[in-house]
This record gives sequence, C-alpha cells and structure tokens, in this order.
Amino acid sequence: MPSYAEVILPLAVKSNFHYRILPSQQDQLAPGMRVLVNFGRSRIYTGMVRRLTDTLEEGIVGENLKAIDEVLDEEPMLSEEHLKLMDWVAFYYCCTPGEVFKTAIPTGLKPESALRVEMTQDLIWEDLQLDDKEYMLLEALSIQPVLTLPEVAKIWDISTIRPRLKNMESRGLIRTYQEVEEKYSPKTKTYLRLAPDAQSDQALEAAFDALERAPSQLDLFMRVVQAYYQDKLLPQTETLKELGQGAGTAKALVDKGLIVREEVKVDRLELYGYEHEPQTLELNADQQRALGEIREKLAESLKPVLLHGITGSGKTFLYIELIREALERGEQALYLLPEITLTKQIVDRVRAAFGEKVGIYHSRFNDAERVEIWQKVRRGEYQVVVGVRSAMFLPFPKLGAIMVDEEHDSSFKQHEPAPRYNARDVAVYYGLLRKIPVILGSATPSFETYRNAELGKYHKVVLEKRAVEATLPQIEILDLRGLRKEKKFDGIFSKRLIEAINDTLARDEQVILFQNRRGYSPYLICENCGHTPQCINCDISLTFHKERQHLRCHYCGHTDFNVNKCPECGHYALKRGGIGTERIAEAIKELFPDRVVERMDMDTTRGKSSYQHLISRFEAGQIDILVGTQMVSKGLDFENVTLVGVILADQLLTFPDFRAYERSYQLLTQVSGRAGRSTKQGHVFIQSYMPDNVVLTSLQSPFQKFYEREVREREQVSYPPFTRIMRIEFRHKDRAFILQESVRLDRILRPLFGGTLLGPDFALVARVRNQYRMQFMIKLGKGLDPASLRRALQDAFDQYYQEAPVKSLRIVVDVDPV
DNA sequence: AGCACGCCGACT
DNA sequence: GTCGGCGTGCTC
Repeated sequence: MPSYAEVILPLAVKSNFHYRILPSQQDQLAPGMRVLVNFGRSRIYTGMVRRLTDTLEEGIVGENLKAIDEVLDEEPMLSEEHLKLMDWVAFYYCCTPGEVFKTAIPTGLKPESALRVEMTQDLIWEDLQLDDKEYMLLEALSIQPVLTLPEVAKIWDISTIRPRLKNMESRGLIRTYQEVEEKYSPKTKTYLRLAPDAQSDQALEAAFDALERAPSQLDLFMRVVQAYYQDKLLPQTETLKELGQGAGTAKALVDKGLIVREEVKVDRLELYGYEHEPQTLELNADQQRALGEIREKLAESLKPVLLHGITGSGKTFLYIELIREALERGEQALYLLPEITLTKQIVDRVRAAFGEKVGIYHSRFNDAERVEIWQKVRRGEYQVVVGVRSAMFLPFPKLGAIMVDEEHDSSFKQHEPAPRYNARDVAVYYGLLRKIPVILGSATPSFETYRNAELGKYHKVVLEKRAVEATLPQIEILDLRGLRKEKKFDGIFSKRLIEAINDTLARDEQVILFQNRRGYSPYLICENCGHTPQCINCDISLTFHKERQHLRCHYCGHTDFNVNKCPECGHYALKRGGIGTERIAEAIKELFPDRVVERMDMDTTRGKSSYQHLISRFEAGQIDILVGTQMVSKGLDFENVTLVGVILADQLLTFPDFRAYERSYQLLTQVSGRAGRSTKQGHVFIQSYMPDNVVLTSLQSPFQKFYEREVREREQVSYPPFTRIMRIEFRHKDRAFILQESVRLDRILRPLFGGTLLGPDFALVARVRNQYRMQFMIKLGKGLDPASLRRALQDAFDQYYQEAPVKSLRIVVDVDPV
C-alpha cells in the first residue's frame, strides 16, 4: 500500500497536494474518496483523493507532509472515470483541479472548518482596559457564547478583524479555534410512538386512569395506542393539528413517560406527485424512421449524434425512447437542457415515461437537496436525471446515454467562475471516455456541431416534420423604415402588429412579445447637453427602471436615484432612450386596458417559484399578452399562443460579435416556434429597420441554406467552426497600467502565435466593477493542437511573470468562449 | 482561497 | 512615531 495520497483541494491552487497516509488508514483509502486534511496554518478542508503514490516530487520530504485527518468515505465517491473527466475539464479549460472539484461536488459534501470565537472563562470585567469594539464583542459573547467570523465582522463593522482578534487573544480575553461544521444534515420528521414501558395491559390501564382528568392528553394518547395496535407510526404535526391541540399536549405525555418521540429521516425531494402510470409513446412515422437511423448509426460506430429536428418535431419523444433503451440495458441516462427549458412540462413528460426513477437537477435547488440528488444518483435510485449544466458532474455509477437538448444554447457554457466549461462538450468527451451514446439535439444547431456532422465526425439524423400536423408559423418582416414614413409606426408598435394582436385576442388566443432588453429604457440622454448617465463602476450606460424609479447598472447592480437631473449640465432634461420590456408592457397595457399583460424577465422572476408561477398562469390562459426577454423564447409550448411579435430585431443583428447572425437566427427561430404549436395557424411579426438582412430573409428557408452561406464568411476570416478560440482576458483597476502590461504581454505572446493572435483590445465593456478589462484572442487552427497550445501559453505566462513582477493583474483564460 | 509578512498614509 | 490599509507569496 502506498504511503502518500495526492489530494485535490477545493482551491485555485495550481497543483494537487500530498498527504501522509496513517497506518490505520492504509487498507481503507482509495482514489475517489473524500478526506479531511489540514491546510496552511489551521484550516481544514475536504479534499478528494486523486491517486495513491510512493513517489514525491523533488524537494518534498515525506516525513514533513501532514497526515490525513480523517477518511470520510467507506467507498470511493467518484469513479476513476469521473476523476478522469474532471482532470480533462481542468486541462482543457485551463483551470486548476481544485476549481473543477469545487463546482463538481455540492457544498454539502465538502465540510470545512471555520473560525470560532469564545470568551475566556472567569473573565473579570472590572480589571480590563477595553476599547469600544472590544467591549462590544465581549458583550455579544456574553449573550451568544460562540461567534463565527462573519458574525464578528457584523458586530464590528470593519474589514480587517483578524489582527484585532489576535490582539485580544494574546491578552487572554478570548479564545479562537477552527471547527469543522457539518454542512449537510438529513431532514427529519417527528413521529409519536407508545413508550415501551406503557405497552403492557396493566400499564395502559394505569395510563388511562391517570389521564382521566386531562381530556386533551387522553385524546392524543388514544390515537397513539390505536396506532400502536395497527403497527403504525403517528406523525406528530398532523395528528396534533387534526385534534386541534398544541405541541404542549404531546410534551406532557412524553414527560409522563407514556409516549416517545421518534425522528425519521425524510426525503427532501418528494416533489409534486406524478399522477401518470409509466406509458409507452406512439411515435409517428418520421420519428420512427429517425429513431431507427440513430440506432443503426450508433451500431455502426459510436460517435455523437446530431439530432437536427425543427421546432415541434418531437425530439423529446426520441430522447425518451433512447433513455428507455439505456434503462433496459440496466444503465442510467442523463438528459441535459438549458436552465429555462427545465419546466414542469418537460419534467412531467419524462416522469410519465419513467415515474419515480427520474431525478431533477436545477440551480434553484438548495444545497441539502443537491446532496440528496447526488446520493440517489450514486446509489442508482435515480436512473434518469433531467438536469442543467452542472448535472454533468453527477456520480452516475453506470451512465449509459446522454441527451443534450438545445445543444447550441449558450447557457451550457459557464462564464464565471472557473471552470469555464461547456457542458455539451464535456458530455461529448465523457461519451467518448465511457463509450456511451451522446445525442445532441437542436432545431438550429451550433455551427461547430453542424460542421462536425458535415465532416462525418458526428452522425447526423434529421427530423423534418412537426409532430402534430400543423403548418409552420408564417413569418412576416415589418419594415420600420417604410412604416415610419407612412406614420404606421408609433415608435414601439407598427399598426400591422397592433391589428394582429387585436385579431388574436379576439379569437381568445394568446400573444408573446419579445424584446431582448429588460428595464424601461436602456439609457437616458440629456436633451440639453447630450450626456448619458453612466455607471460609476463600469463603462456602461445605466438602464432606467420606471417602477422602481431608478437607474441600474446591469453589470454590477449599482443603482442611482437621480433620474431627472442631468449629472453633467444640471438641467432637468433627461429623456428616455431605447425600449425595454417594462416600457413595452406599459405601452401594450394602454392599448389593451382590459387585457392581462405580464412581463417575464430577470426582474420579474427573482423568487424561487415566480418563473413557474408565471408559466402556469400563462398556460391556464390567465395572461393574454406575455412580454419578455430571451426567457420567452424557450420552453413555452402552449397551443393557444398563435402570435409572436419581435419588437426590434436590430439589436440582435448588430451585436458586435462574430456569432451575432448565428445567434439571431437561433433566437428568432426559437421565439417564432412559440407560435402555433397546434393545428391553429401561427403568425410571427418581426419589426426591423434592416428587413433585408440575411438572417431575417433566411428564417423561412431551411437552416442548412443559412448555414452554408454564413459558414463561408467564417472560413474566410478563420473563425469557428474552422478554428477554436481561446480568449485571454486580463483585469486591473489601473487603466494606464493595464495598457502598459498589454504591450508587454503582446511582445511575449506574438512570437508564439503570430497572426493567430488578435488584440490586445479593450473588452466589449472596458471596465466592470472598477476593473479594466483587456483581451487577446488566439485562433487555434489545424497546426496547433490544444495540448501544445496550453503548454505554450503556460510558458508564455511563466516568462511574463519572470520578466517583471506583476502587481495584482488577474489573467483569465476562456476556452471556446460563446 | 486564507493567512502572514511587509511596506506606505492619517492619526495620537 | 504607530495603527491599519492593501499588495505579495505560500500553503503538502
């Protein structure tokens, strides 16, 4: 048995650390187990054993290593393949193993120590020379004997508290120590049971006698006895409520020794009941054909499959069949989708097929819930998981298939913090590693995936027909230039759109209006001097929110209540510019005062269930017009929605990014797909000042045509999918300094990457939270493989740091940014 | 990520 | 003169 364990720590440290394995731990330790280890002066972290070894790097002496404090698992929590997956993510996305570990494992499974503060025993207050802060702390400690660091910080209201605490400790006033806090505890429910001593006939008789003058207690006791004879446990809360009594009654009986309380672990995940019996689906002919093709192709060779199916073609039914096959093989399946598509609708569908074998994994789950899902997946109790990005890291013991729905969706990519991974690509890698099928589904595939399919790296299967016999929605582009001249456009709505809304509502059908800007107006502008109020921390104009009567920065959250007076010239001449969802909702309410209009964007869906609530109301027909951002473009499959209006497509089309057209096409296709999900004809109106734009004119023709045309342009400028991009961003609070460093970095990077290196440029928003941001882009073509690029980059950074000390310049590497 | 050490401005 | 601010380097 090796003597040392290489341990991944949940920190952004470059490499793993080694710990000594104690003799008592020798035969129980294996890679994939969690351990408690001491790190630094006094902190205790949960680490992950990566491997066991006898050899150490040069300069590290085995005897000097710290020992593992405690082994937390009896069985490895992660398989070797899971560990390999995490290794790959760290390598590919240029981050540390610890950063991957941190995201991959729920917080509840990573207990760590926190500093506690206690008052010294027998402190004689009179003799002490205390300043205000010290007095405040001791006073707090006399009420609450143990405080944590954040609590102390709150009492003192200063930023550096540690030196003060140290000072107080050295004077013998307080004691500080590290304590590991258990982060996860199972949820329990209290049941009542007849006490063992009260179970004999004699004892019961005596008890009834004794309770003669306590009718409430007698009532409850009768229930307990009844349950005892039926061999059942009695739930305390419900029983007391039923009897109309308080907790005191139960307590009295417990005190008399007649009954006992029992805590039973309960499942936090018992969601709403699924009424449906598991059922098989009837696939239509086209779906049958596609399913057959997928099977054939996978049997031929195990490559990822692009399932290209138009909106409403029933891709979900195919996923379900493929999942069923995995389960029949005795394996598990993972169904990944973007956050906002994970709705009750989709869950219901999957539950209808697989019942209680289905687990859900969502960012709105709290930590305890995540732990329970994790455990159920690990024990195989969940055979199917429907989840978002991070579900990719769940510990499936025998994963047999992965479905990635809406594979083009950018929410599969994590932006902040590291690891900046794309769950779709991680899925593809994991499929390769475990030799299991991966299905990438989309109506508008990403250019990367589509090209891989064209090149034969991926299989391609197409679904061309809508599942329900329905005609595709009619898309009409409304030319605002012309309409404005003819006075058929009021600045927000064209006459044509209003008429269409009117007709739709008259038929008792519903309307979705889409605008990719929240708030009332994206900027204010002074009519006197032309100034636009900017955020004090970021280089961006502030968005006006009318309801709250303030200006808000959508990057850092800074708010400013000065909405009337120009901060530059002092005139009360601030005018509202641009159109946000709030303004559209207001305008549409004025036009249709007796209709129910609701807004769906990040401002109106902050609460845990507000999103679901809005959707349910919309589904039930309680909302006539829904105005929203991207949020309305996905997951809303409602038959009664027959009209979709895009208020202004131009901001999408002119967004300064090489993917702007690809994105616009995807988004507009998706939002159009909301109209006419049934036999009713759907209509889509897109307002624009650039009606001839190729994206708008391509919307009604097949995706492939648009792709072929666009991809040629990409090829000419060597952009993805012909290259892969690595973005190197650096941040610093001093503008002059970052400019100077950009030149120095350029000098080092240029010889390595030559013409494939773009930049340095300021980022799209040059300053965020008072940090200036500049960036390089490296286009990684055929010549350079990712591994050597990463090495070259590491060398370059090493050289950069060696050349001159760098003051707090943060460098962020983003691989395959989207 | 913490936490210690080390160097510069506003206070007794 | 010191207290306390942050900037830098190290942790198996």
